Amino acid sequence: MVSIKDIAKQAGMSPSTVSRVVNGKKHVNSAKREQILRLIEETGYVPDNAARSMVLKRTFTVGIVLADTFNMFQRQLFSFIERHLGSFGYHTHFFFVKFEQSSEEECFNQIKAEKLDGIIMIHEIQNPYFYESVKKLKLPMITATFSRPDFPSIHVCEEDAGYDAVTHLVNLGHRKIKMISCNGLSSGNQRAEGYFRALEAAGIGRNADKQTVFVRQYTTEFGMYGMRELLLRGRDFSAVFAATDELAIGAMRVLKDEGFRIPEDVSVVGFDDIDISGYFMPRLTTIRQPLAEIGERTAQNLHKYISGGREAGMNMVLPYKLIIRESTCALAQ
Amino acid sequence: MVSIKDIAKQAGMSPSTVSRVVNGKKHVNSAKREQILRLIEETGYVPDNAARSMVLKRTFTVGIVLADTFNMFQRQLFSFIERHLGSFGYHTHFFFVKFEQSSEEECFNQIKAEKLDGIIMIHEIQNPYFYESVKKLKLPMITATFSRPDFPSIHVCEEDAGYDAVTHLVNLGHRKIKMISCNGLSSGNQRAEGYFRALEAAGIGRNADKQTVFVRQYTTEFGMYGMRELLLRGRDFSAVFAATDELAIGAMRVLKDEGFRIPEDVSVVGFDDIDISGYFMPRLTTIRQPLAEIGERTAQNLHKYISGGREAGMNMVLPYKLIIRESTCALAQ
DNA sequence: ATGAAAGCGCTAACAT
DNA sequence: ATGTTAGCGCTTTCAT
Repeated sequence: MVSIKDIAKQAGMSPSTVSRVVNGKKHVNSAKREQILRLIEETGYVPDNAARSMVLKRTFTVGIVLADTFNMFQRQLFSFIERHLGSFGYHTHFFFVKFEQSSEEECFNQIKAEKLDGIIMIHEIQNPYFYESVKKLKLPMITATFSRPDFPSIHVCEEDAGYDAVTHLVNLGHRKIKMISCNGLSSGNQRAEGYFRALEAAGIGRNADKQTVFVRQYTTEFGMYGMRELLLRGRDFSAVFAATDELAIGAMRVLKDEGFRIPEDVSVVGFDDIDISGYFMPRLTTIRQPLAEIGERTAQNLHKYISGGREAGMNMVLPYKLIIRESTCALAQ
Repeated sequence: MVSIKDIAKQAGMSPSTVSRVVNGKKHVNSAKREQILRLIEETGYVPDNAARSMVLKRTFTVGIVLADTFNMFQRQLFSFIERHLGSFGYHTHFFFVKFEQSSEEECFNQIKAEKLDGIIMIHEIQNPYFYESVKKLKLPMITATFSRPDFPSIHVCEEDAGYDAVTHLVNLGHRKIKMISCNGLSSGNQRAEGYFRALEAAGIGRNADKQTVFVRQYTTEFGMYGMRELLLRGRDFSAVFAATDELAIGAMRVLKDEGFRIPEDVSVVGFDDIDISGYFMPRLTTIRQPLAEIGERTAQNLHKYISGGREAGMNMVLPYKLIIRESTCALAQ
């Protein structure tokens, strides 16, 4: 492997000069710069990251905290984030965490052990202690698709989006609207809050115990659990708002198996607009999160934060969009 | 950050001794070993990877080559691989490659520039030159879900699986069976080969031009293209075998939109058994690849290859399974 | 069994 | 503008 010394020797200069050229510093004679550049090209020299890391005290790797379930939404989002992270030269280290106290603690310990440049959370750890500890570490951290005080975050306004989704149902004439959401995640609560606000705006009473069911994970399987629970309570509803497309898909699966037609008997609205939603049968009405942009901004923002300090990593609220497809229709008279 | 010297100083010993303990070497007095271990525990000392890398000449990072489309199947597989890679202490570097000569070359150049410990391919690069070049680099490489001579690989027997999928259709009474597959990927060709073999075994003539359509990518969108092409050629078929679940989903979408009932009018079989397939409407009959196991073996095998040499990284052919669900039924008389 | 010393490839003062 | 030097944290001969 060709090193900086080899280049220096061949050019008849010192390693420092080569280093300056490689790092695009000033104070280098342009003729010499040219020559070195040519040499680098010829030899295929690439600086050794480990050596740079050691002196720069940077590892060029960022951690990504994901839910252990790694659902479709997260996989899609991750894929966008990853592309951009790569373009800034970062490697990735994954932390899969379960919905358990012990797993969250374990995650923190690992994070502490690794020497990361920064960390991206696309899963919301519940324990507040986690966030305080990260803050003490002074480790640049950014949250995507949810927000936490004290950390930059990239997300949409969940509550407003929930409100719009449910208002769409209300405008279609629905009054008996149920919701399936998720426990312990702020997005689950905020989307539910939007749901209640829309209900109230429509003059429909709020009765959380009867109207909503909160499950433990944003997965198709838990969507099925949620729907079964709703069905067990009674069949007097004409619409369901699921906090997530995956929840919606699980719910629709149960509805279908129980003989309901969608949307004729029950309208369903999801949230996220994951890949499959536009192909599903019926195509799912949902709130679209701008995944590509969230991914790009997250990576960009973390990079700025790492290289420019806390102020550089800003908070961003991106626009969402209600996508009306086949899973919702006007309430039959 | 606490370093090996700090530990040594506190223990009143030399860094060498601490290093020996950390790396589990012999020739260390067990009392001293105990003491050092305790100190490490107390201080939370973790060896610096960059420093180790430099002297060991290993980066602890492995590359993963993926299709630029990063479809659902790949995302699922990747997620399994990643977990196991992490458990061996590897970080990850991603290479997204397009179906283009230039992108494949670019990928190779990047791989060469990075100093990786090894590389996992879950996307099949077409240019044979790529594989030769990697061989010359002596970079441990392993392929998953497809195979290449000279490299260890983990996969199922694609051709047999294709044969079984189509034979299932034949047993249901179908004779007019079309196939949608993918160009330039060995899995696409092998699955098609199984399809032809099953047709021939059933005494149905082979006529590739009429029976099959080859698209460019394993995505839902291309599944739609493929189905439209088939429909344009005529509507005299009662079953379709798609080389991939995503292709099948796209195909079903078009079929549905054109007024066909699945499976009453057209039976559909997919391949892979991705997450969504068991929830889709109708639930998709498909060939299940043992994704979790493929992921685990791939990571394990690469690790063995890296640390034990070429012989340690073996070839593995894993069993697949035909999963019969709702998208196929007997041909109406 | 243990320690001293060299060196991995790079960058950043510092000196010129 | 350029070179010299030290040092980042670790492992590994080589002595002892």
